[in-house]
Amino acid sequence: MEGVSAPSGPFQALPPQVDLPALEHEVLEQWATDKVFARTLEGAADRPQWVFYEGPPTANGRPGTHHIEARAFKDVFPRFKTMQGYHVPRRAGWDCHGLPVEIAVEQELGFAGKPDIEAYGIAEFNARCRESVERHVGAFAELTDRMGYWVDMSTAYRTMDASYIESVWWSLKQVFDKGLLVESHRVAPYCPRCGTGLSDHEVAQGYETLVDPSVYVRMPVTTGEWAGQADLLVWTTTPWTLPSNTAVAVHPDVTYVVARPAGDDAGRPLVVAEPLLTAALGEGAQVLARTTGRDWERTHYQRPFELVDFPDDVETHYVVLAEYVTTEDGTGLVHQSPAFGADDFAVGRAYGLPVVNPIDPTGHFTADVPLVGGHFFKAADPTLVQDMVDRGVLYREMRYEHSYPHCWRCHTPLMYYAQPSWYIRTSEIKGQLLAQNERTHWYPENIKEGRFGDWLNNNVDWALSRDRYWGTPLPIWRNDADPSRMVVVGSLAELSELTGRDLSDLDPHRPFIDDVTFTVDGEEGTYRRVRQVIDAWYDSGSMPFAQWGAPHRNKAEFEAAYPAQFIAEAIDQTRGWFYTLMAVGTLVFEQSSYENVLCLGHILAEDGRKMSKHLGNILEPMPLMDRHGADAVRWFMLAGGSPWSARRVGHETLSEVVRKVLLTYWNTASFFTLYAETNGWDPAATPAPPRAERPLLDRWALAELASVTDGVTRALEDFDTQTAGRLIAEFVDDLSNWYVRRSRRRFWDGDPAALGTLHEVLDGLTRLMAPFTPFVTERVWRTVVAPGLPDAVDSVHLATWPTVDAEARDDALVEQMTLVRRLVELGRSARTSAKSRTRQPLARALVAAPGWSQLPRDLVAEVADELNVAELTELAAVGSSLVDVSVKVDFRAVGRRLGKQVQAVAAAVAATDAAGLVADYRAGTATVPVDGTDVPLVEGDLIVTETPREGWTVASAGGLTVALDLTLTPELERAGLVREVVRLVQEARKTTGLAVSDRIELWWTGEDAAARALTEHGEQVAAEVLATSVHAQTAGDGEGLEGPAGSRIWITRATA
RNA sequence: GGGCGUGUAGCUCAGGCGGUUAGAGCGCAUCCCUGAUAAGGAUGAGGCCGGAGGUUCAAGUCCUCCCACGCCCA
Repeated sequence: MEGVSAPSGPFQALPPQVDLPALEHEVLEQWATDKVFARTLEGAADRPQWVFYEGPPTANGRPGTHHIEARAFKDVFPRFKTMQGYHVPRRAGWDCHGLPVEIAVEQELGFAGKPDIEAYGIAEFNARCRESVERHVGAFAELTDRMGYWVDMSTAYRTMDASYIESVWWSLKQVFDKGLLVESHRVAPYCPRCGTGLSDHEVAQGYETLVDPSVYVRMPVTTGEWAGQADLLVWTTTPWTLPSNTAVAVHPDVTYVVARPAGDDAGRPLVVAEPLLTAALGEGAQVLARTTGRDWERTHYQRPFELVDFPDDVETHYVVLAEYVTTEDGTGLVHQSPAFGADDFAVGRAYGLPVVNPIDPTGHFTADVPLVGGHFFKAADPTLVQDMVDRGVLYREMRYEHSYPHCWRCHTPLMYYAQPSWYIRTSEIKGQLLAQNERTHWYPENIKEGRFGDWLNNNVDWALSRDRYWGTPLPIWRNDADPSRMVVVGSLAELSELTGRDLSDLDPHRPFIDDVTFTVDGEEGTYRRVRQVIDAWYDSGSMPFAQWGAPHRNKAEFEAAYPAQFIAEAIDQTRGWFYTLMAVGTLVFEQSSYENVLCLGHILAEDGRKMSKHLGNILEPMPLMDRHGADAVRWFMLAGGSPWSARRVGHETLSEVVRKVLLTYWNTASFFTLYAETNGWDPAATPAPPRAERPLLDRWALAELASVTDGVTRALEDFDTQTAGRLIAEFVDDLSNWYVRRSRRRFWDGDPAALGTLHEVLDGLTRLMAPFTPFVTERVWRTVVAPGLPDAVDSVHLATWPTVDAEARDDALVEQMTLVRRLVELGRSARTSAKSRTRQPLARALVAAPGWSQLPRDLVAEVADELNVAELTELAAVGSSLVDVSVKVDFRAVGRRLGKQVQAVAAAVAATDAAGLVADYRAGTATVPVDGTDVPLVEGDLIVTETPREGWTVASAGGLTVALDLTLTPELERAGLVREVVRLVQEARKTTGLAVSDRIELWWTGEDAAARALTEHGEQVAAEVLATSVHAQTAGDGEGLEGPAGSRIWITRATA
């Protein structure tokens, strides 16, 4: 463009080519320099607050592409709400504690378990954990910044900070004071060799196939109707748990039978579930009685082994009811040993059964147990089985192959083992949780009653404590002389008071906190902290207050920002953060912490599987953004498919986003600036005329913008980025491929109506897109939108959300344009089927379409011009004798009105003469005979398709018809020739690198039709191609271009 | 084993309240248009809408069962 002198306006041309990732880095620098994010917050400080909580990512391991998903949603709505005029503070947070961090550090240090950690030193170990967290936080911060997620990381909360821990302590004290924090036993997977419990995650890694004995044991009934006359038949694959058998569970609603196996007339009959009768006792068993499980409750039996002492003061060894009992395998009677099974434990607790455990923490039976004392637990199986055989209590023994959890480190089979543990009795507040859930808006809705509702309905107490190191220490101090005396500490200040020394600067982590002890006047003994730390999920569930250090600090700020209007995470958080956030809020404040929650599906690799190192299908997030741009990745996450479905991400999909959405948008903006600059357009000096005076096409673009603005706003209010994105993408396409294409000439001419309209539309569109694609819209705002606005803010993210321009909205016009575009499609289709090039002008076309007669002349002209046809005539005007009519019913309309009669009406319509019926139909008097009565047809009941009889090329669809007259006159042929020459010259201009405004000289040679055409239309050609002079029948320099009909063309740039 | 979700063209995905020729984009083939475009348009090949029953005048859509995959829980 250099060297072209043009009138100067405020716009500078944007290049049509753009490197989006490079642009994004420039924009990032600009944001940093101009402190744009901070200004969006400062400027809104006095506005109504819209509260968003950032769920802290666990800072162990590097961030993956799936982290972009949740972070895109966490960004788009705050941006939207900010533009709408809310104050949306956004504070980042990091989840720092927990077993994953410990395991990562253990692996770094090559540790094999807790003894290694203890030997290394807890202080040193925790220091390594802290260091690991800080390292990983850096990687997350980098990702956050690069993707344009605006969240304040300078004030990020960290769950390992002392102020955070103090808030968590405070909340636990509230829970304790309500009597909901209690110590109890917990049955958990446990490795007897390593002496440590395993997390679920660890257990999942260690399943191995194992062959266990499968034994059916007789337990004689000792009370009730069948006392001494029947045996319970109990199945188990863990004989080693039988010495501690405490009860037998049956399902309350299953039918149980007392039956005698075929051919066994002497032995006592057996009790089994009816559905398992054949499986357990074989064919032909004789059924003596039949009753439901409920009726067996509290029937006592004789236990299989007398090796272990049970307390005398509680009843044991009777039948209990349990819903979890199935009739899939075994006998439908399940042996209960509360020390070794989570279900057993829960059932036992409901019945007040004791937890009897003859096995020590190393996995061996204690020495005082007869028969198997000192045996490793599984090694005791054969001895126990043989003993039962000898005593005749074993009904049957088989081998059973199944997958069983093993320690992933040492491959020892795990025990489910009761360990003392601290619980929050969330089951006590189940009703409150359900009520809070009822008030919560879930997106998608089905989570509320489905996955999450089920989880709440089956709520079990929260096992809060962990026998680990790197976590928030459980703030319970217990008197070593009287363990029933406990003090729960709510802050370091309280602890200082209790100990009488200033502990305000103490690191509240282990091991330092473990050394803090105190005494209470008048009491014996010393208060020492219990050794456990707490579940890291409780940390994150406390973030609404703990991020402020509340209530010790910032109490007012916390209260003003509780609860949140909005949170968003992936679906795996249903039982994670979504639950803990609601549970902690309800426990402490009797109110859930959030009102709206968006629950996202997972991001999968291109092959539809989870991304994993093992499969080698990982897409690293940073390289992905540097290849396609963060805007493209964000757009995909927000608008590429349903947010709550699992979605596949890949390079193809992303480059499609770039081409279809981002570059189309960019090019429209670039096109605008090209002609705004070339023509020196200045809206202040030459504003667009009032809307009513602008061409229909301009008014259409503005009407579409109004309608899209309305739709996008509504969709985002409903947290529906997919619909919003679809509306935007369609509008971008319409704008580029219809409005701009149809308006090109007016832009070349610098028409202020066209330039003004496009500027207005780009303004609105850029604001609508800003929350989705903050980078490219920022650049367009600064270089395309702002220069044309008086007093424009310097960032689109400081701009206001567009309101719907009610005056511009024109749904009738939108509808008419839709008709125009459909007719154009049909015309093109007809052209193609006749192999008639659009470049060849035709004399006329016929059109049949509902609403055609009301179409404004300007829009008719659009169709004619687009199809390159001189004249368009309504088909009806040709005369019905030349037209075929076909007709069918609109099932939707008729079906809704007449129900099942619709089929008969359709048949009757088909049987009636179409031409006559259509004439009556248009006069409003049409009826068809159905079952002897005449059924009237009203407007909208029929789809009428009219086609000319012959001599035309026709395309029709959906009641619309376009027919082309292909007759070519010499005049039309010459007009076609001229179009051909113009196109050739334009092509040549482009390929030789001429600027759009460069003038040229043109030479041509040709004979006959070509000569005549170029002579006749010389001026038109010159005007089209910006030729200052045309040298007819004169060869230029060189080869020139081969034109149509034997002509030849030469061009050179005109010297000014 | 249970709960929830998903299954539509080779690929990625749309398909308010059920309405009779199931759509779009990518990719492929042929052609067209083009002085913003990495674009646009037309035609074609490519679909038992996971399978089987059922409800209905009418089912991709509603119901039941089954299959596959995913997530969560056992």
